[in-house]
Amino acid sequence: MLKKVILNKSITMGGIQLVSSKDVAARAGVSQTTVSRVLNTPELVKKPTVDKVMKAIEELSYVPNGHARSLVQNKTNTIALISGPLHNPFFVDTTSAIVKYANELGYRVHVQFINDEQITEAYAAAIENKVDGVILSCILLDDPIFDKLKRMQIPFITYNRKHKSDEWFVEIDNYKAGYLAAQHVINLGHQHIVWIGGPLSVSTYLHRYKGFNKAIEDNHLSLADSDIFITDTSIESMRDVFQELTSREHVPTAICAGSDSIALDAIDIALQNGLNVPEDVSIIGIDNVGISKHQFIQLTTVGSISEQNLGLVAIKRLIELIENKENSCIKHTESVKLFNRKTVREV
Amino acid sequence: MLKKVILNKSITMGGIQLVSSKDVAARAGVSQTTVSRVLNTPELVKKPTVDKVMKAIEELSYVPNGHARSLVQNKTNTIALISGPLHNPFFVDTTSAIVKYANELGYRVHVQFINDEQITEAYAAAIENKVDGVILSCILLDDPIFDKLKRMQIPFITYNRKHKSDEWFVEIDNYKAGYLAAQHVINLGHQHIVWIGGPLSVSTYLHRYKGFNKAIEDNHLSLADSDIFITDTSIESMRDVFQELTSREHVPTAICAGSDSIALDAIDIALQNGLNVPEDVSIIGIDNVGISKHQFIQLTTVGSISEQNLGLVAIKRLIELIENKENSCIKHTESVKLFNRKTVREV
DNA sequence: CCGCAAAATGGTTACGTATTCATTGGAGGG
DNA sequence: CCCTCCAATGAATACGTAACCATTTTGCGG
Repeated sequence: MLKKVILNKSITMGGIQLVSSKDVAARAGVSQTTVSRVLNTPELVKKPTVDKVMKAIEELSYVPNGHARSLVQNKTNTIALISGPLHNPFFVDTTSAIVKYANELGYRVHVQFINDEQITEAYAAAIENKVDGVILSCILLDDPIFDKLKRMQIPFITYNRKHKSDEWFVEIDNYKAGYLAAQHVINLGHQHIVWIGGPLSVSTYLHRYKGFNKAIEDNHLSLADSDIFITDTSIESMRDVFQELTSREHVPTAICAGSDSIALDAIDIALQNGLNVPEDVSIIGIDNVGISKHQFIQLTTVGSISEQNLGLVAIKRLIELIENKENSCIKHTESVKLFNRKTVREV
Repeated sequence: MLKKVILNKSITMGGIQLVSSKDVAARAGVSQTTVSRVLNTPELVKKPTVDKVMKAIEELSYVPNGHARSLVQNKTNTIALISGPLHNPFFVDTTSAIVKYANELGYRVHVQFINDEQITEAYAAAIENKVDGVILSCILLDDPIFDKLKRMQIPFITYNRKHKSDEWFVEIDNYKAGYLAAQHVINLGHQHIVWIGGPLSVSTYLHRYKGFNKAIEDNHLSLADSDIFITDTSIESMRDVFQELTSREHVPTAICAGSDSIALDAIDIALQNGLNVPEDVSIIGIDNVGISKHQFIQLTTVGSISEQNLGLVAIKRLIELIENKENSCIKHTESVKLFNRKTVREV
């Protein structure tokens, strides 16, 4: 039987300083258990002992190892955020709010910015580290990930989009948003209106489009198939759309965009093509993202009445779930209204 | 001596399914060691065994526990990103690039968006989880954090800003940027120029301001103390600045902003105050953030010649450090040039 | 001054993985 | 047919922490 050799870990090994609670314990002349107590339940430790330990911690510049803690507690204080790309200003607003709020409550957030195709890998990467919860936007109506998440028993919530099962989501009233957007441009006299939206496999775009369509119907306007553009929301597709539009004899007078991001891209390309907004073409978005208020932009749009950030709403609910302050299924839909600014005008 | 009781962990405990490599091993009829080998060095395992194990993994929907792995390997595949707030478009660009690149190389990124005051807590939260590296922007010229990071032996890099020690940074040539910005407005005939920048305890603002000052001197222009605004970069301060400016008898004809973010805020407030840009006042920024190109904005600014994203440059270098492909101290300064757009005009 | 409860502290183990070392089995050469 | 060597697998351990249970110390009433 070999004799066990005890290494003094406070000695630099391989250039990397490893200090564990055992080292602190040795230095302070107490047990590792006591060190742990000093950090977690100091009220159970006599003051002189606390001081000794704190001194040792200071001297060794000890930092507890979160991984070890996560392992034993099966609690990571980490949330995975799977967001859409930041070139979409909607996700700028939500990411900012989510990370800030979670951090304030002591959660680390590890983020991924993905496109729809990458969701499976993203999800795999996310749960490998046994996070306490997952907050995600990029989910399709008919996404197998949803059931996997449910089976995993990890608290999760989708924001902005939802799954066809109609569970665990935070959204705005997308149908009404689409309706209001269309109704607004119709009220201002537009007759030839174009829809530019994202894939209908996404709840957000689908319901907004349906609402848009209903408003067109209710007002007895006609809508040609060629006036519906279902794009992948990339800036290149937007360029293609405008190439198509500007080559027509009658350019439409108004564009309803499926989101503010699409609207902003459309404006950018319109201006590049020499079309002024709103003089030559009116453009309305949906989401009321932060930057839409900028004086340079003044985007007319539809958004949540409360002007609450959807990401913030979602992260609050998620953390309630994690901390068991809430356990019923979350189904949150914000009412919407028009934000009348400068990118739509009367004809 | 008590007999050890073996729990079958594949049974649901407390509503949460815990599956470990031991469970997989039991199910496949092999040892835990073999399961580990199948996942990490499958070439050392006979094919039939690999198949058995993979089948068990599938059936139990086993996911390896990253925390346990990190603990034993002392490698986390995680990077901490301490960024400035996302309402600053510069950090939108960098965060996006950093997270995307790191994810592609298999690193998780946990992010924090902070203001300068919060750096100490942010740093503590970051290293508690023994990350492989830290990438941070919000560092002051004279920040004690810097030495702590060095002592910690964790690879790290600062982007945008640097520490007074002139080590481990990625930046643009801020001095020249300030100079070019000033020179440009001077070339267009402006005589009364105002500087609006952030705190001089930040390398970026300090050097940009110095460059600006030098250009003023070189052109024999005068500069009153009241024409220098050193703000905390908040939108409220910007409002105060404009309150001051518009109350003057002679409103300056040009504003050199310490960053694009400041410039964009300035434009916003200027327009709110009924000042048109550039008709009533010219405004130039520094950074050349992505959104500055937007047709609605067309911000005149100074930025990196290569137009490479600073965050991307930084994360690439950081990962080289982590993977030992690089070990000399990183000191990266990008050359700059003027991006002449629409927010500055001749007088 | 004793005894006993409560406070304070310590010893041991589990968490889930990768690694190190030990063991088994089979192929191939003499 | 035996010995050697290598491929394949397994057993035991370490990583750093919190939790559980055990032990020691303190305080206090009688």
